[in-house]
Amino acid sequence: MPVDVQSLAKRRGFIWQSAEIYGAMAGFYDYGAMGARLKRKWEDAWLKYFMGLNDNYHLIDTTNILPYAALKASGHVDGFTDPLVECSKCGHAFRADQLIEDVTNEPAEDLTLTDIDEKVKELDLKCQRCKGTFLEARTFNMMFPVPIGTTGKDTAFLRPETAQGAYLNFKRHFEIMRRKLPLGLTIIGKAYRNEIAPRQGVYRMRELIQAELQIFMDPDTFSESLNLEEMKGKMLNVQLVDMRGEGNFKPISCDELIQKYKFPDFYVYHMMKIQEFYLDIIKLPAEKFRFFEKSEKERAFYNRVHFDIEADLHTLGGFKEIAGLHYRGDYDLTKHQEGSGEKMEVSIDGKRLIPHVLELSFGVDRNVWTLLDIHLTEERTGVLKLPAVLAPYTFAIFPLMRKDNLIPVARDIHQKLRVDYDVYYDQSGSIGKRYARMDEIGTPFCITVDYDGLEDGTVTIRDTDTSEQKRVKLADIEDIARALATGRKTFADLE
RNA sequence: GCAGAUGUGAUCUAGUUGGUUAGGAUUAAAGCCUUCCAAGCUUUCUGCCCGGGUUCGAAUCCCGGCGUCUGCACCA
Repeated sequence: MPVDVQSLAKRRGFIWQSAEIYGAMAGFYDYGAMGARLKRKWEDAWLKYFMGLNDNYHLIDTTNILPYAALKASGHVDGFTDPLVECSKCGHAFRADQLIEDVTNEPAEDLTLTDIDEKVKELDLKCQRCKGTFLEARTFNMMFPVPIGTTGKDTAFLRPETAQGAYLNFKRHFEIMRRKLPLGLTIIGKAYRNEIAPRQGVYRMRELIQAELQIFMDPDTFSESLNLEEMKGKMLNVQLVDMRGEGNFKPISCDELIQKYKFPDFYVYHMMKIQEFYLDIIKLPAEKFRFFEKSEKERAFYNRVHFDIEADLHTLGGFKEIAGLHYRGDYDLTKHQEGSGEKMEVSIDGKRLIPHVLELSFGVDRNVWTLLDIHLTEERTGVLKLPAVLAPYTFAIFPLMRKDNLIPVARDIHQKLRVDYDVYYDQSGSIGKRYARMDEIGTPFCITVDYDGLEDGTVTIRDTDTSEQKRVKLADIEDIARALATGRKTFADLE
């Protein structure tokens, strides 16, 4: 029986559509009891790893609503839009640039609204449905507008990316953190995009969670703060633009990417760190992970170097973007300097500069989905083989049977471990059924109190990945739990 | 957003030339049994996406909405 990720995600409490009792809205999702735990664990692992790269990287939290002026300056008010023309008769709206391109066969992407109105007249364009005439062109912005106050005159938007919060706060944090570069600002939070056609589950959402690290740095000296030696001999799974169509990726050494392909060494260093995160912490199989270079056309114009980080997901039919590494130059701070009139220039050792930004941007929902997609196997009745640090529950405690002499011992272990760890207690149904439940939600270790153990003071620990069991001393259980939960020991290390 | 397909308990599904109390499997809960991998037995809970229409009668036909899937378009 094949294991369906989607229905397991619902049935076992991971993730499903928001407001489903009212028929749901496309592009909005809720996390349930297991999903919220899994998401939190992913975020914790992500924070621990990437904040650990430098002492001067800090977690901040900024508003979901941003003023018009900030998003005007960032380019989102103008750039995050599509021009539309609406039929005066049937009210149907069309993409104006496409209507024009269809007739002229010339790119119409950069036309202003006035240009479009002229072109529509000139080419005598009519509604494709009812042949009605078009009203004046207007823009459809992908940002959700938010009216503020009683008059709603102060317009604002839900943020389309968390990154802006870091840029807006850069200057103050530079001061607070004693004027040092690199300075990293991390935000984990919601972003909102009014997608025209959200589809493919959590892959394209209207309300999404981002985990982003914005590193403000001097490109001339940034590398000095990094241990570039770590890149020695390291290979990265890379698909360069000119390698398209030649398989999924090619392992290329960090050295070659820097020397031959001329990517900045600090950029390649962070590629290496990201790969390490996915392979070592998230435990993605190497063949399901790659960096996918975006061509000049595909990437935003302000990105000087842009690779997507992709995972091979069978539920979505192949390699899909789950994160991005963007070298944005000084575009963002320069824009906010122009927009706000606040100086973004800083002075370090007599050198004045507007810091450049290296952005590490992760889609949290996509990453949580990736965990389910990659780690859910069809073994037995479906086993979610999560690393211990990511599992919603780390331990489950069972009495072998619902019997008076077994229950108090199991309860006692539960009480002890739940203080420090996420522990699931279960005594209903057969032992096999209880193991199967834990298999499905990815609890890596099940501790069972049995009759033999009552006599010699032991319990069994079962490894979910293999369903193998080992017998350990009850007196050692807290030490063993600590080692397993932190990942300092694996099941194989147990005697 | 366009076109086509589609929507039945928590999950998966049977049932639609309109006709009795919409059937099954799994899950879940309670109990019995059980000395380790969804065993068995008994009992129990939950359903025709929403709103109109046609009809003596609608899960079934029609219209609209919402959701989902596929293709196209979109993805700063």
